[in-house]
Amino acid sequence: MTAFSRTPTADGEQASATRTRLLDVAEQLFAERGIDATSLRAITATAGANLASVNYHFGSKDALFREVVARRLGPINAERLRLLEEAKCQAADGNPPLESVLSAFLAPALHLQSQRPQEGKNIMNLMGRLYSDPRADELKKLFYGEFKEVFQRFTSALKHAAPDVADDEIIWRFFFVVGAMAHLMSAGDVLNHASNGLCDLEDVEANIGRLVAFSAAGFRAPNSPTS
Amino acid sequence: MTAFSRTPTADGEQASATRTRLLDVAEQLFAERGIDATSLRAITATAGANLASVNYHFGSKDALFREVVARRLGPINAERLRLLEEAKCQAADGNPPLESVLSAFLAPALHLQSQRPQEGKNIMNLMGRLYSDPRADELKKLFYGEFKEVFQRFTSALKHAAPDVADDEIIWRFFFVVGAMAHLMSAGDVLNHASNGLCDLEDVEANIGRLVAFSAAGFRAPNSPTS
DNA sequence: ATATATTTCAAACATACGTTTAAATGAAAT
DNA sequence: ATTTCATTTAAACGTATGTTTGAAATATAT
Repeated sequence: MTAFSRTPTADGEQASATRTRLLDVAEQLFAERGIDATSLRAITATAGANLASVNYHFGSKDALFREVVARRLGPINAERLRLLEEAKCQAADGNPPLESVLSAFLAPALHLQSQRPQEGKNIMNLMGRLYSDPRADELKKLFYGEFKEVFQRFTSALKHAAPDVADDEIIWRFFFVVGAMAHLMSAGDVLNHASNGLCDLEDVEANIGRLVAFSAAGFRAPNSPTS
Repeated sequence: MTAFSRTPTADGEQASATRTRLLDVAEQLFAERGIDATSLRAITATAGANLASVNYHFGSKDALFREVVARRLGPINAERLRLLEEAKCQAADGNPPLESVLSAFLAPALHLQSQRPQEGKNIMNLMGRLYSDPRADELKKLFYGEFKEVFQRFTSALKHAAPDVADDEIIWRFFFVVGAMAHLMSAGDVLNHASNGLCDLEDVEANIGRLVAFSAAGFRAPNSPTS
């Protein structure tokens, strides 16, 4: 055990300095250029580490990528569940309104942007892209494994918040909200261009408010006749 | 001119048999595995063509990809504009309701799925991913060049259909709709898994109806206080 | 101080890729 | 039949990639 050269991590593992540096750099480059377009040589050079360091610390490029994702995904989903519980406590009957439920889901992901000026956007972009990435099954497992509990808990809360909406329609609409969120995360910058600067992305809280208002109204739509 | 061995195309160019075969196969493999993960060798082998055929007919892999995209994008956007005009004619004052405008935008893209059983889904998946693909600028130009007129015309129609919504809010909400659509296109299959089969993706018209109803209700939300 | 892990390093490896080339093949026109 | 042009083919080229290796360096523990 090298107890002093390594710093503890959430899951009890240890992380050396170069290890976390590799994670940081890889995250940034994956986000900017895409995963395939980012070589290990680019990562290690930027991180000031040796080419072999990635394989030493992570085993493979793919494993590095999975760890990059997992490092962000866990905390976001944990925060989502925490905020949902918080909203339940504040609600009189334990059933928070649609806006609170949706905000608990959306805010933790969209707050990625505000953590750091430019890097945050890139990270958010990367996470948003995961939803439609045709990558190996192992990533999908990781992604949806982490997501499963969140999905079930929020689906349940949404049902209580919108009791008139049919069960399958709840899931459909939740899916639409996730899509709008992922799009905002991964392609939000084009909104700035397309609107000639009219739409400002800097005010994260305002963005969340807009998406919450839009989504809540969508959830309150009457059931479509076919369902 | 080899007038008989080539069949005419919309833009006046000619297309040999292997050329279109390469386009079809490339589209399918790009969609299934991702663009970088699809080699020219895989494409040409599946198409029963020689490895050099892609560079002969298209010049490069990148040019092939651009042509794969352009071949689908043009007709979809043309159909969007056509349906919008049709809706305007049917409206009494030339201002069709939100539902008609949104349906004109969403239906042509989502109908990709119904053209062919499995391939349609893959193509839709590929198109949905374009929005957040960090690929070369040339692709972005192509994509948003084709999209520009559609964006402006639909933004205008949405303003008339939702006169109480602020100008920037119109664009924001249009953006959310695009996100929900792209997500449905690129990740719709996970909806089937997540809902344990409760949500059925086969009925395309029903899917369009659901997304239109959700989006229209979202558009009718009151302006958020910050805007 | 010595021994023992852990980490770093330069170099090489094997491979898969997009692209190019020049000859062979085929069809259309003269 | 001969020429002309478009297409196909097999082979090779150059390069960038992820990974492995074994030695050097560094830190930790006895």
